[in-house]
Order: sequence, then C-alpha cells, then structure tokens
Amino acid sequence: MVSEHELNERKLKILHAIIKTYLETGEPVGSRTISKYTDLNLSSATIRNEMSDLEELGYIVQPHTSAGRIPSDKGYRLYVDMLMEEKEQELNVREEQMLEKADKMEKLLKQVARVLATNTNYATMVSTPVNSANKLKFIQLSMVDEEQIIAVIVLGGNVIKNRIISVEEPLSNENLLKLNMLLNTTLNGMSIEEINLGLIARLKEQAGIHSEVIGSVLDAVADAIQLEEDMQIYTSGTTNIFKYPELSDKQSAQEIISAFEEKQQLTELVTQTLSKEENTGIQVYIGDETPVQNMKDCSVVTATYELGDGMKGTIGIIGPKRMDYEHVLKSMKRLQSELDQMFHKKE
Amino acid sequence: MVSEHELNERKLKILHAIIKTYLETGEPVGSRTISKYTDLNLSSATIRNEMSDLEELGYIVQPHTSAGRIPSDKGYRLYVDMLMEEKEQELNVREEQMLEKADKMEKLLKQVARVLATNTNYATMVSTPVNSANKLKFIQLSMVDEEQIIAVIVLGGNVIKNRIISVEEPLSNENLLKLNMLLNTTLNGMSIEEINLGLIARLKEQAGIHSEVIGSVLDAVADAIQLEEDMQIYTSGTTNIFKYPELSDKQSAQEIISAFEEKQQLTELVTQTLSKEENTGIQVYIGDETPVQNMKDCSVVTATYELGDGMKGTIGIIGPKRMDYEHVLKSMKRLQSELDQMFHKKE
DNA sequence: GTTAGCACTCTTCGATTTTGAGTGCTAACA
DNA sequence: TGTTAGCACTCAAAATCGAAGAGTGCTAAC
Repeated sequence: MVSEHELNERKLKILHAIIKTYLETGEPVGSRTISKYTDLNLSSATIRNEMSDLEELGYIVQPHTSAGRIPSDKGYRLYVDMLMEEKEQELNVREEQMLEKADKMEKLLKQVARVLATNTNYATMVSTPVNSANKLKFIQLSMVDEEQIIAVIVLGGNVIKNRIISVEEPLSNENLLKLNMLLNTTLNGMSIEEINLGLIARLKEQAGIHSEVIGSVLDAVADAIQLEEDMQIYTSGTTNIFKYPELSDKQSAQEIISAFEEKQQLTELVTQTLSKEENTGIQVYIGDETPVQNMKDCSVVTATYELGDGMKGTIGIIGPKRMDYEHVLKSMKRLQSELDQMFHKKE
Repeated sequence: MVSEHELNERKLKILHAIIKTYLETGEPVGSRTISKYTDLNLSSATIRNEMSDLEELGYIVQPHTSAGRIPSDKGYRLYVDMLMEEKEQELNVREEQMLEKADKMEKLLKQVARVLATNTNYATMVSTPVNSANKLKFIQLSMVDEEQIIAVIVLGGNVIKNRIISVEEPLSNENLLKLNMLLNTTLNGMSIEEINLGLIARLKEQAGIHSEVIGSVLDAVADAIQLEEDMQIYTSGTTNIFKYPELSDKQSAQEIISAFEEKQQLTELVTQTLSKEENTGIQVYIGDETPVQNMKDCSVVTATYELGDGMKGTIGIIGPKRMDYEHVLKSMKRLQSELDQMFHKKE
C-alpha cells in the first residue's frame, strides 16, 4: 500500500495532473503540458525531475524514450483510492424515461445495460439477481397428461421454476393432493442445505407407493434451486471498446469480445463480486486485479444491487484503464439507488 | 437467372477455378495462376481474354486495374447454384461426443452453436424453437400466498410459462378448483387466434364473481403465448470474423458484432428464414441478399430444424462471402439430420 | 532547489522510389 | 479462326529517406 512518506504534496499534485490529462487525451503527457496547465508555476525542467522520480517509484511509465509518461496500474490505483474527487452529476431525464418504461424485470435489466453503455461509452453487463441462500416457498405437482407431471417450484423472491417429470402410470387426483400437502408442509421455508438424506428418506417413507415420484421431485427441486444455472447476463455496447485504440487491436478486441459472448467468464466475475462484501457495494479492478483473465488490459467497475429476500445482482462496466472513473462511479451509484427505489416501490 | 447460352463450358471451368482458388486464398487471382493450376492447358493470354469476357458479363470484378479478379455476388450465386460439388464429409467423433453430453435443450443448442463455430471457423447462431401456431395444452392456477396466484400454462411441445397474478383477497380452494376446471375444459387445445372476445365474455360470465381473475388469467395466457418474446438466440464464435481481413476492419467488425450482441437483427433473420418454406430448409444469402442490413458484406447460411408439434428453430452461419460453401452446406445438413434424430429419439 | 539551454533520441508523417503482379494489346502462328 | 508469345503499361504495396516535432536527460548557472 502507498505510504505518505513516499510522495510529498507536490509529487501528488503532479501525478494527479498527469493522470487527469491522460484520461482526457489518451496520449502520453509531457513535462511541458503539466508546467503550463497547472497552478504549480514550475518550469518543465523541474517537472521533468519530479516525473523521473515518479517513474522510479512506479507510478508512471514511459512507452519509449523521448515520449511523455502514462500512468501505471499502481498510479491508477492511487488515483482511484485517494486523488479523485467525485463531481456532482445532473440527472438525465431521457434515461429516466427509458428506465420507467420497462415493465418486466428482464427488460428492465437489458435496458439498464443499454442505458449505461450509451451513457458511459464503455461496455456493460448486468446479471439477473440470484439468491445465494434460497428458500423454498411453494411446490405444486399437477398431471399435464397421462404420463407427465409438472412440478412448479416457487422460490423466495417469487422465482418460478418448472420441471416435467415422467411417470409410468397416472396418479389419481386424490393422491396428487396428498402428495402436494406432504411436500408443502415438509419442505416449506427450507433452503437447499437443509434438505438432507434423512429428510428425503422420511419423505419417501411417508409417500408410500409414490416414493419414486418423491425422488424425482426432490431431484427437480435440487436442480431448480441451483443458482448458477439460471443466472442470465445481459451485455451491451461491447463494440464501444473500438473507441479506445489501446483496446481495439485485433488481439485485445478478440479476447474481450469473446469474454462477452461466452458468458462463462462474466459469470465468474459476478460470483466473485457478490462474494466480496464491501460497504458501498462498488468495486474497481484495475488491469491485472480483475478476476477475468481476458480483461487484464482493462479496468472493470462492478456494483451489486439488492432486491430484498437476499436476491442480489451485479452491474459491470468494462473499459480501458484510462477510464473516466469519476463519471463511471457516479453513474454506478445513481443506478444503484435508482434500482433500489424501483424494486422497493414494486413490493 | 443465368442462361446457359451466356457461358460455354470453358468459361464455366475458368470461373469455377477462379472462385475456388479465391475461396482458398482470399487474394485476387490472376490469369497465370489459372493457366498453371488447371488441366485446361491454355496459356495465360487466352485465360486473360476469357476473364475479360467474364468480367463484362458481371461474374467477376477487378478490385483495381492490374490486379487479379475476384468473384462478384453474381459469380458466387452461380457457384452455389450450379458449380459447386459437395464433397463427402467424414463424421467427427469428438463433436459427436460433445453433442451427446448435453442433456437439456438449452445446453444442447448452445453446444450446437459452439461446435459449428469451431468446426467451420465462422460465426454462428442458433435460435430456440418456437411455434408459429401454438396451442394451449394445460392451465393451472394455484395460490402461492394470500395475495398471489400463480398461473402455470403449458403449451404444445411442453413449453411452460408462468405468470404471477395479484388479487385482493384469497380464493378458496373450492373456487380455485372450479376455476381450473372451467379454464381447462374451455380453453384446452385452442390457439391464440381462437380465443376471441365472445369467448372471453362467456368465460367471465360463467366465472361469476371471479370474472376479474379470469381477465388477468387470459391476459397472462395471451402474453405467454406470444412467441417472439421468448425466442432465445445463442451465438458463438463471433470473433471468428477477425480471421477474415475483409471483415475485420473496425467499421465492419463493429457492425457485425453489434448485430450479434443486440439480438434484434438476428431475430429478424430467424423469422424471415422460418417464413420461407424451402424444400431442403437450407438457404444461402450472399451479400446484399441477406435480410440483415449489418451483414451485407457477408454470406449467411441458414437451416431450419423441426421438433414436431410445429416447433421450429433456426441455425445460422455468418462468414465472409468467400465462404467455404461446400463445407458449410455439408455441415449444416449433417447437423440438421443429427438434431432430427435426437429430438425424435427423445419423444 | 530551480531553471534555462542544449544535445540527443524516437516516433510520426509525407514524399519518393522500387518492386512485382497482372493486364491489354498486337503480331505471329497453327 | 482461335491460340499464344511478347511487350509496354498500370497500379498497389512495400521499402527508403528525410524532415519535423515532441520530449527527455544532463549540465551549468542563478
């Protein structure tokens, strides 16, 4: 971690100025620029000396001799942690409207991804909410036709799952009713961890001749309750990466886009994000810090949102390391609170 | 359409040779190459004369003077329609295994997309099957808790939909049973078109005090039965386009990748494909022929697959115009029949 | 400690040249 | 009459060259 002894105030100011201008221009920044556009009133030569020190300390690097300096990962990290001041951001009415319209959760989340992408000019992702400790709320079996039973399973947060179960011979209405009763009274409010072998054995016993149906049902329940399976991830603005030359060479572009298409890696990012419990729920990964290998030349900002009932989802922004962190963090926070409002208005 | 008078056999042979070598190399092909690598035994000068004719007829074009020739869209079209001979293709055991493993439909389709992408080196898409004339098979209402009813709707092909309906006061078990009976006897086997206002009015009347629940339920049914809503599209190998220089400049790449991310355009492609009833179910769009604007510099090959019950889905391959049509068509046909087998084995 | 000045390094950009593939045309040939 | 050798010509792509310019590091003076 950065000690204060390492950098005096002047060095900090210079570093700040370097990073800020680099975020805007994307070009290496030289000593002359800093000397002119800050209120330090130092000559370029002095700046050069300081820059030389900063480079030695690892906060900035030179792409090649006789080029200006650009921030290193360590420099960015310092910037995000200490230097950056967050500016107030006005509400954008148009976005507001876009979000209002979305009626269903799924559409809403897609919309969120899109709004965020157009608003920030980075690539974005939004995961559907999942529940790490999900509880059973309701089970119902019904005969669809002679050979098939449909099991409707409602989890906390009104997540609905269905499974079709095939049986040799139809169950009578009466038996079905009994079975439903049995299942509901026994399993209601239970989480997946609580449904153990002993319980299953007991259930089967009570079900008598229908024990094999119980087995199938419990399999279905266990299957349905697995969260990863049905976490969806929506992405938007992937092609925004082409706006940043440092990411749009074939090699990088290919890696990043692959990660966005094969959702596997994003899933990884989401689970990792959700597992870390931070106070604000917002995390910044710079370069190598990211859990997604394919994005090691990017910065990734994630936020978690909550629905109550323990349901949590993740929003992510992926862009170049010279990302406009102030803007992004601000947008994230706004979205977070907006989603919060929406979901809590609904209930 | 191409008349036979326009091209004698020698011209056809030369055109064939040009296209074939261009498909392999991706570079404009000159007269010398053709004269050397065919059994025509003609000098390059003669070939040049013929090529000049072929250009005048619009089958090939010259990117610039003093370059070789490349096929025009018209040339490709002739090739696909007449010239191409499909070579036999050996079964690939590894793919076979990959496909076998997938247990659920969703996974299977994702797998199909992936296999096809790695096998062909093009970008691929697979749509989940939808039913253009879907019928209601089963409806069941249940109380989840005091204020919420869950409606489970099963459509032909065992497609299951759920809707949650809020009510002011709970329905008694008895009433629920009646309502279920009423709904099932009335609506069973009906398609969306058959559920008209008269029927709805009659239903509401019979339901008595629960008429407003009926209204909500029917809304839910209508909503659930809409096909577009829940057609999913899986893509794979989008980044394969970077393998073809003619598609990997920023402009094109961005357009194509956007189309793959925002599924809107692909949905368009699917509906268009499904609406055209061809004998083999395989279609080839070359360049401007494609329904997807963003892919006008590509060739698109689509195939439809069937599940019975009128459920149909689409597989698509998107690549450069100089696509290996033989290989692609062969792969498509194989996949088609393989999927057919699988789905009919299951039932 | 700060700064002016200067030599030096590298990239970038444009202009120019070179190279090589490929054509079209003409004249000769079978 | 169709085929071919030969040659002049064209043009894109690659290589070469020479500023121009941005920026640095170092030294010496303030």
